[in-house]
Amino acid sequence: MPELPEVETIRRDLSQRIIGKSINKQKIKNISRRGKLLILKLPNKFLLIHLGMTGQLIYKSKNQITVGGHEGPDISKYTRKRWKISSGDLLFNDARKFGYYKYVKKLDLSKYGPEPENFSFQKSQAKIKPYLLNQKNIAGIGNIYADEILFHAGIRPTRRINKLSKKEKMKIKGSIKYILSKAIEKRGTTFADYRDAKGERGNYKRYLKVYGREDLLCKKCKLNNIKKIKLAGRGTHYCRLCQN
DNA sequence: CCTTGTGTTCTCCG
DNA sequence: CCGGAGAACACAAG
Repeated sequence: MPELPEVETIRRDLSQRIIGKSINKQKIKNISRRGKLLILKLPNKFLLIHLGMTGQLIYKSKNQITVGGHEGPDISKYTRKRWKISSGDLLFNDARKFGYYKYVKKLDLSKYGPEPENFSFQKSQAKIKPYLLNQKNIAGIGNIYADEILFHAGIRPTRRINKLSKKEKMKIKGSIKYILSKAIEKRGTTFADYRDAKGERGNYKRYLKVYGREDLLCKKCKLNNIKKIKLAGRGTHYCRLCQN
């Protein structure tokens, strides 16, 4: 599921390859990101792309496109949009159709909270995991990295913000930066659908410590199996010994 | 049945 | 009674 590290990986790849090129006869001025939203700046409008749960955004230089199935990263029945770029093609694939693209004249990013580097805790009684998933509180974290961040911080996902000590909040802030930057370094996590702008998988999956590891031995304490619960409707993984 | 990002609706509480 | 926070639900489709 494309979260901040995956979208940032795509942003960087695309920046290198299509800035200055033309899309719909308009030059791409730059490519930025807000949370999980990609923003292509054109001369008099913006192209916004959100990948949702299964979206892929793949750039192929001329004559590099191949036809594949849903594993195949190029053109398939899940290709929802094919933009002609002056030097190739930009493909938007999305099997489950949670993603979208749209053109806007004005950017309205008011529904997004701060990027992780500017994050600070607000007063809240919410549980920490749903709090981190709420894009108004902090932009870019999804289900995988929320679990990984809280494991790294040693905090249970069910803890309430107002019950966290100063020290615990500091720890969480550190873990947010640490986990997200590591994941960017490894070009994101591919669980099933995620591909980078070249159609390749991310490499962070093998560094996951809790997500997708239900009933497997905790990699830290090596004493306890990872527990999976449902929290705010989301699968939530943690270690009962390592997280308090 | 499960999965999740986001938007909407519901409920509770001060 | 109102406003807002937070929880619950709805959506899609493999």
